[in-house]
Amino acid sequence: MSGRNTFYTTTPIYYVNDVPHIGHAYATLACDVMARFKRLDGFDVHFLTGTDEHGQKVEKAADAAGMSPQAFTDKVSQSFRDLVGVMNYSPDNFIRTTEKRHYASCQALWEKLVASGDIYLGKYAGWYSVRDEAFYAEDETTVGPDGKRRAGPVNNEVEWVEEPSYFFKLSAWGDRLLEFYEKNPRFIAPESRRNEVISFVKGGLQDLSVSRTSFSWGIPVPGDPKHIMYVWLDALTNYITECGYPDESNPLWRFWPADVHVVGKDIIRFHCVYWPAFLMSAGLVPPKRVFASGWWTTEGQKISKSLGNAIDPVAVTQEFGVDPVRYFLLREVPFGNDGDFQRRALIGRLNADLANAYGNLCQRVLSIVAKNCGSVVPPKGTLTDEDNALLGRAKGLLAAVRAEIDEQAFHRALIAIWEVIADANRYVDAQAPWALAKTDPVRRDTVMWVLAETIRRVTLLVQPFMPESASKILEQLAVPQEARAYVAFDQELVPGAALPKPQGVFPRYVEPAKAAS
RNA sequence: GGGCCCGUAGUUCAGCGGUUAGAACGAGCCGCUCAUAACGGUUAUGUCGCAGGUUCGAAUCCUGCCGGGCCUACCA
Repeated sequence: MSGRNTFYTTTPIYYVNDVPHIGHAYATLACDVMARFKRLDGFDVHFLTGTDEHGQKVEKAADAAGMSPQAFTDKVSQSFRDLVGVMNYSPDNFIRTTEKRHYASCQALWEKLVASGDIYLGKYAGWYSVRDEAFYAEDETTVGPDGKRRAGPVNNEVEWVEEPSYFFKLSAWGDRLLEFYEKNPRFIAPESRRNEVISFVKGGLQDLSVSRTSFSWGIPVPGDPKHIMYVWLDALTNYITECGYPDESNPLWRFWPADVHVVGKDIIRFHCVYWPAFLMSAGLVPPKRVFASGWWTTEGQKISKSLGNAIDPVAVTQEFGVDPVRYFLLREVPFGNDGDFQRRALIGRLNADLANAYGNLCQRVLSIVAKNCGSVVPPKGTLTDEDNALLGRAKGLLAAVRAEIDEQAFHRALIAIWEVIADANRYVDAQAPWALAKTDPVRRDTVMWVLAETIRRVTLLVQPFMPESASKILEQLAVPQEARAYVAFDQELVPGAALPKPQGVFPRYVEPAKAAS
């Protein structure tokens, strides 16, 4: 294989009972930025996203739609696949849990768990609400004056249900999990999630029911096909299915263990408790890190179906452009926190950070070069302390951004880049190249070279966040495709290279005039 | 009930024991004119949720209270 370092990142696989909204877009975006950064940084990268297509809910939704489950999931899965294009993601593959190879992988994993003695046949019993399709613990139920037992958000009637089920001996894994967390402090991020998971495990683990007989849309248990595997066992396994499991000679197996699973904060437990337990039981290494992203609200309100206030990625990107939306999502909120999607804040970021600070910097520099330096990279003369100060900060950016990306601190990476952009704008004013044009054109050329070179470095680092816009700017600097990876970070602009006519990349957003009514 | 986060300028946040509490955006004023009415400089605003305590010294540590959010397992 390649001798390069590998980097494997995954999104949650999205459950096909929902249409994609900004929350889905967000988790995948984080992975996309990491994947793009690591590719540019010379890593052998694999970036996986996909859909989770089994389970009772899907079976019922398909039935209600008068479709076969397969036809139904084909349809809904496509809307998530379309999001890849809408948001300009760069996954290496889009996995579906209905793929044949995934059945084989899950069944192989199951057999490993059996061989380890961690699976046994028992009986799953509990108070079940048909309306909610959920089991409730005894203390979650109440008996009303009519003698009927009820539970759940709308207090639906529950009945005692018993069904045979296979169990995973999770109860035996508590100490080993705690030891694993202890030895791998980076395994769960952010910190508060780590605390939650540890306290959950310390509270004692019960065995986990890992098969159902109440529906059939799923992966049959080997040797007992009446039983369908618990959807989470099925879903989590996608991450190793992709690497070829159980065939460890598959070339993609080099990517396991994954470097970062990005997940929503609601599914942290499945990824941080069940998943490492399954893997260790099967003799596999758990992933290196699970990062829980927060939730987005809309203009201060929770996203809810009844309010219909979910942000549609297609609509926002059409209105504001893909790159500004990508920038906003990662800059506005520290990754791991909850965020509020405010239209006003998005416009503020677009205008202040992109159009004014960065876009205008490129424009003012490139138009001087075009008008006064003959549309070529200007000659680099003797550098002053001011020149070296600015260039030095631009050079330092790669290491700084790399460190932030490795912590999934995307907002801090962007802050670091934008500090250099602000420095560059200050430098333009301090050097006043328009005045130098009359007094010292040689010095003016050097100033313009320093600026162009600074924009080159900044833009190389902007690439993972805003690929399309960065590419346009690099074209205007005549940086060839092969000089855009970080191995070429120190490959300075060569004076004399011809430059195309500059063009604005981030137009200001002006609220359209209200139509007369 | 138990546990974990959080509450700092209009807004988003940084600071997490030590000089007059910071940044960005937004607002005012000044400058510049290369540029996307962009850029730079500058000013202003805060009982650092409340009340106690520890300390020579607390936004920063401890306790209590108030307010917000999350976790507390088998729908995913």
